[in-house]
This record gives sequence, structure tokens and C-alpha cells, in this order.
Amino acid sequence: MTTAAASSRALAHPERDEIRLESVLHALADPMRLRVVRELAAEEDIELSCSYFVLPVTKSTTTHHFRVLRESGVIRQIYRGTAKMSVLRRADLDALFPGLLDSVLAAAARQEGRLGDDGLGG
Amino acid sequence: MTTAAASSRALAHPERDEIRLESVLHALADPMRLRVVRELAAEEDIELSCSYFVLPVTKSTTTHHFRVLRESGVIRQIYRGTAKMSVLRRADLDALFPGLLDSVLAAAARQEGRLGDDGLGG
DNA sequence: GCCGTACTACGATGCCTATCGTACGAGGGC
DNA sequence: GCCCTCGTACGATAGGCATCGTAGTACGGC
Repeated sequence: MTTAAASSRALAHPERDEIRLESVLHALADPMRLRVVRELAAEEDIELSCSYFVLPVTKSTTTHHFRVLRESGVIRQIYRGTAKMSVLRRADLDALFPGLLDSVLAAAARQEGRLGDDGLGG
Repeated sequence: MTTAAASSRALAHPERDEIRLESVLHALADPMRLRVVRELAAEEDIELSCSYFVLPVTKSTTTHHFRVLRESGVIRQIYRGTAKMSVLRRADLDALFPGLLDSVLAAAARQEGRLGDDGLGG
């Protein structure tokens, strides 16, 4: 392989054309997951480990949320050693649903300002 | 009253500033409700009765979905005689979350074309 | 006043899901 | 090899929710 090899453990992802709008909206409708997506969007194209995110839930719940995000096609996950890195699938989402991700991110930012609750624990 | 009077029965709606992004996304994440919203958007600013919508579920389930849409702030409902009319709260949604509704509608239309499933029962 | 239509309220059901705790597996550092 | 860290798997639990059916309410027409 030319790129840095991921661990042998593989993870199932939907192909671009398997991503469903309803699943994406459902994934984004949860506050914990929206928060993760916002943090990932803030670090555009940078792989972040699950442990980077400090969420007010246990590790098993965090694992659950990351799986929902991955299986809905919102993020891509790769094992790197003991860490599991996550990136937003922005290119796929923008191609399928132009403007959707941006308007959701903008809406979340507006609402954060409006309510004075930042939704980002870090 | 100057405008056509609605029935005496009142319905609870969230004020504009009470509308939460997560609730809106949740409301839109259901196929049945997304379908309703798309039909309402297609008849911009026109009040449609619940019975206008031919959904593959019973009337009580339909009532449930309309309530979710209303309580999340996506639609406004008014009684007119025995009928209950619904309209999209486009102005409120556009003011709170600019571009969100349009990108969701566009995404739904794109997905419809992509999958060959129109999501609108006629 | 009576009936039909439009929608609601309520209870039941079965599924999905957000959460937890504990026990386990995979990799890296020593 | 041993242990620590990161994350998973599994089971349990509790609540939410999409669905239904039935019984009931509001309103308009006759």
C-alpha cells in the first residue's frame, strides 16, 4: 500500500450510493452525534480518535454513537494501532446532498449562539 | 376578525425561538413525515387538510406524524370547520436555519431521482 | 335533532435506541 | 511476555416511538 496502512481490522461502511437521507438526518438528530459531527467538521479532513471526544456518556455509549454515524455514512472510521480514527465523509455527503451538511452545521452554530449553549464540551 | 376565522379549537405550537434543530432533524428523519413536508413544500403557502395526504398508514398514525411535525415547529396547523389545515413554517425555519429546509428538500428530490422511488404516493 | 365526515384520544404492541456495566480483544511500550 | 490503553461485544434496562384499533368529539349539512 502507498498510504499509511490501517490496522488489519476492517470496518463496514456504506458505499456513497447506499447512503440514505433519512439515515443521515436520523444520525444528525441526536445531540451527542451532532456534537461529534461539529467537532469533526471543525477539524476538516483530520482524523480524530474516539478518545479525542470528551462526551458526557460512557465509552460503550460513545462506541454506539460512532457506529450509528459510520453506518449511516456520515463518517469514515479506520483503525490505526489501538486508536480508531474518524473523519467526516464530506465529499460523499456534498455530492449526494449538496449544501445539506453545511446548512446543518450553520444551523447548529446559529442555535448555539442563540441559546448560549455551545454543545461542544472541549 | 379580518381573516377567515379558525375554529375555536386551538393547537399548541412552539414559538419561533423555541424551535430546536435536533427536533426538526428528528421530524424530517421519518420517511412518512418527510413525504408530508415535501408535499407541503410543493404547494407553497397553501393550507392542506390532513385528508389531502394519502399515506400508507392509518388515520391515527397520520395524526401522530402531524403532531410531531407541529410540535417540532416544522408545520403550523389550524382548524377550519371539521378539517385541520397544515402549512409549512417556511419563514420561521428559513429565519432560524437558513438553507436547511431547501437543502433537505433538494436532497430528498435528488435521492428520489437516484433511487427511482418517488416517495410521493400521488 | 340526526347523521356523516374529519380528526383525536387512549390503550396496546412491538421495535428501536440511548444508556450503562462488565468482560473481553488488539496493539504498543517496556 | 506483561501490562496498559483503546475500543468492542454483550446483556440488561428503560424509555421512546411508529403502528394499530376502537371509541369518542367537533363541526357542517339536512
